[in-house]
Amino acid sequence: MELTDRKKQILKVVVEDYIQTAEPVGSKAIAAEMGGRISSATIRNELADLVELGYLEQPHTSAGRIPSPKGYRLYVNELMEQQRLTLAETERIDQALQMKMEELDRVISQAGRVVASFVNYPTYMATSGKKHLTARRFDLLPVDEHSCIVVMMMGDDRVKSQLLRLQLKVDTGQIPALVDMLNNHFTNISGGEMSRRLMDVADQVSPQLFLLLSQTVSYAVDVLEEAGQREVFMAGANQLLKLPEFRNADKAHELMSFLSDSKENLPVPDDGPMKILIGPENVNAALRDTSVVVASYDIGDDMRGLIGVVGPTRMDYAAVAARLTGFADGLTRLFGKHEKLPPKEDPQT
Amino acid sequence: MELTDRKKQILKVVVEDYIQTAEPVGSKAIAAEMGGRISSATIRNELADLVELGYLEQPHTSAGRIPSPKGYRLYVNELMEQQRLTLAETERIDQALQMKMEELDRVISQAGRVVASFVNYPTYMATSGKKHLTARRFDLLPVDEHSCIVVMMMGDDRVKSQLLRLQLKVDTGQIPALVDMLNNHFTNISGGEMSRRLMDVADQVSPQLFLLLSQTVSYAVDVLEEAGQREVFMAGANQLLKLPEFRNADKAHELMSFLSDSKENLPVPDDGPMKILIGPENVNAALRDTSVVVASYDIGDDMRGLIGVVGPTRMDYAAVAARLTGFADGLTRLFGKHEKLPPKEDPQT
DNA sequence: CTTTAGCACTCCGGGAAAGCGAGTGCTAAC
DNA sequence: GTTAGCACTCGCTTTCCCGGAGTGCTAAAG
Repeated sequence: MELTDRKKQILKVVVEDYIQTAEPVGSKAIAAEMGGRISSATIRNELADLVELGYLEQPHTSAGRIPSPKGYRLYVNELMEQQRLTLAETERIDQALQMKMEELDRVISQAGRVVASFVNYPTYMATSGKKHLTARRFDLLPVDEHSCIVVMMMGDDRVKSQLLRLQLKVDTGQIPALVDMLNNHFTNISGGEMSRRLMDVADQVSPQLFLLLSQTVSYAVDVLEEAGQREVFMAGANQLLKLPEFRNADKAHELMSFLSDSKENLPVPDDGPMKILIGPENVNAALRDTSVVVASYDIGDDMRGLIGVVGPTRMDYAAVAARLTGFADGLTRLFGKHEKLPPKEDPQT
Repeated sequence: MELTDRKKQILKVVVEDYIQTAEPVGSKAIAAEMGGRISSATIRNELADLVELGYLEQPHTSAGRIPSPKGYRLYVNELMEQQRLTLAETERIDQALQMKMEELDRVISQAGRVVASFVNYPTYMATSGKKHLTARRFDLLPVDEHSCIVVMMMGDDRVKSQLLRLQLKVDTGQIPALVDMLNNHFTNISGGEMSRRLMDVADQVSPQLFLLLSQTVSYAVDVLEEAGQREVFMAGANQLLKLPEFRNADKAHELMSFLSDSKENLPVPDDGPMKILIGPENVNAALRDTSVVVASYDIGDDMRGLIGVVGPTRMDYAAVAARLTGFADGLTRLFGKHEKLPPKEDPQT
């Protein structure tokens, strides 16, 4: 059965009022909010229906109403007005994203902190995709007879490098051959495969070179493994303590511990750019009475990034959704730019 | 005036009892703790003296005593027994530090998380030293006509690299000359100086090369700036909520916000390997009724790392100090090893 | 001079009781 | 279908009371 327009209108008022005040909303307040055109008694009749239908709840007999998860769901799906960011806010977001940073991780964690400060809820960030990262190109740059720089370009165009200390002197003249071998036999394969091939070529080169080769390969394996790992960043968890629903230290502690520990079981938007999970819609027990708004954005190169905001079920969905979309778009743009152009053009300080 | 041995003994019992229970300790409990050899009445007389002298405080007339900051100070300086870690714990620490990680930042933040889980207090980690980082060597590796890898070795032997997308095609043959110029004119100078020199050489090279040069230099400037920045990591802030003194959400929020925001004003051990700051000894207002135990360790290459633990004034100084020292030593060893040897030797998976 | 037992007193913390007030559901009239 | 009126419910805050832990003081004993 469809709700009448007026019922929806009332539901909307209840949700929005409750989002702001965190207190049960009474019939009188609703009547006032709606312009005083209908009396509180009428509202009460409607409220009773809405409770009956499961969209609202009553903490106790003589209290106002609060939205149920079902009520929030209807609100989010139909009633919520898409909030537009003010120009000033859009600018602040763009400005916040004007980071000149090299490392993907840094950019992401920094962005997470900014988002958290914008929405005033705990925010997590992660990346997804990128199952099989491989090396695409190797170089070795001799430094002196005891050390050598290894440079590796990965499948996603990122370049990693490190100084290797050599246990044995290596004849510089042989380096190019070694680089050839690396590029011919150790590119575009998985880390495990690399280790295996290393064994195969063991007897084809001199011991000194083999040592250098194996150092290089194990560096590559480590880097690929580390780069493939998905890392999760958390920011703004302390925001929770400002909320009335988390003034109870135990509740706050429980959720915060979950948030700072869990690397895996945070919600991801399985499809579409944004997903809203309300209370019990969360599979994860620790999130059962919180809501999560999570958006994804394009990092380029088959990878997607993830921004999620965790809050009480009465969180300001419209505001959070708008800001999250703003950031997601901004980040997509940021990474798109990186993709096409060099990171910076301006040579002056 | 020196305290009698018995007074010190009593003070010690009060501190250690209070550290455990967070409740004012009464004369009777002290008498029992001390073996029942002296009566509670005697203890009461002594307690009155200790209050008089400022080592203890009385929350209200008819309550037990709690240590004052001065009392904790005496305890830490003279009374506290140096706690030895059990073999099992030492092993757990060593095991936790068996990380094969490339990035210094990662190692540090990971270590911070481990420390936090060991001591059950919020823990911060940072690095100090390293004021003027410079580039020591450049390389450019052509990839194709639109891109090129820049490799830079810094003063501390770290190597950074990135793929540059070129706006203009560059003649590969001219790259070596460019690398020479970089190595001759842009090494061992500050980032600001680099930008200035870039202007000087503007008319000595072709526009294409200059563009590449300026991209390289601005990459270098960014990296040096980012690398020189001291970054602070926080872990385990949620541990606070378990403590009775932070069950009040406002207090907890205040401290947690301070901890997660402040990058600069966290205590550092100005000399020696470890420093303990008790309550009001903290210059920073936000830390006035907390204590901080901070240790430093050697990263090598003029840099020092920092582990700090923040807790209530009644924190378990002996336990924290022992574990912190254990970790600091472990980290010094870890970095010492990295310094001398290649990061890994074992080529098998 | 120090230690100890005894005792009246203080004050915190918890629990019960009371009053307040916001809000409801119901009835009857419009 | 809507509204005014009204009795009623129930959580929250305040007040009050009481138990108990712990003190300070006094006076006696070592």
